[in-house]
Amino acid sequence: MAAGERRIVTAQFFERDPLICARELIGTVLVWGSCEGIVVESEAYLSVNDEACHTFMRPSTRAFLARNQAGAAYIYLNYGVHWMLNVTVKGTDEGFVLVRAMEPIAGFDLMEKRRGLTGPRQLCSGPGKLTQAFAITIRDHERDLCCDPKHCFYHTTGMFDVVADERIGITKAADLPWRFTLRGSPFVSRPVKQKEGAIAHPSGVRSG
DNA sequence: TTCGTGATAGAG
DNA sequence: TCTATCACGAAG
Repeated sequence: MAAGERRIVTAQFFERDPLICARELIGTVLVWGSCEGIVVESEAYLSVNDEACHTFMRPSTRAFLARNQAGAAYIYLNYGVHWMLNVTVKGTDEGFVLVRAMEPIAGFDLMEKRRGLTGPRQLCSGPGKLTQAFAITIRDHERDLCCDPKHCFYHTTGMFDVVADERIGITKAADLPWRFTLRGSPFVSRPVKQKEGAIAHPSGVRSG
């Protein structure tokens, strides 16, 4: 990729397993109108054998997955307050990638205004925070995130050291290491849980 | 630590 | 209808 060139993350990217997509989404840039941020935290949810995934309990989510393509936005309201941004994944395994935190890189004034605070650290350091900063709502539900250059992910150059960790804020299947963060990033929603004696593998749970 | 908030689903 | 359950965030 030439310097300065921007390459959209295509639907093909999301036609792989959710774990792979979640890990490789770290380091991409989400562009949303005039706002941009580097994805530093994500989580994978599988449509089968994952009790924490909405498909486990919600027929409406199973219907959503059936009628939408890979790369479609799955957005819902949590706790009556916060919008959550997920990307539909359809590989051998199907599911979603939850975008949990970003390092903001453009549109600071707008984001600070929407969030009602100043300073970059807390603008997008959580799934509810980033949707507020980017003004992502239910209007964007089912949006194709792989075609509009103003509402998509972009690849970036460089290597990203990714840590696999347990998912946050769930009660079911909470032990699975399906949360991915950019190692050492101060923009994540919560610090990586360090298990005593554990050796974090830099490339996550799979080598692919 | 506690509490607001509303969509969704399942029970009665 | 009613109730439980949340992939959260801010205040205290």
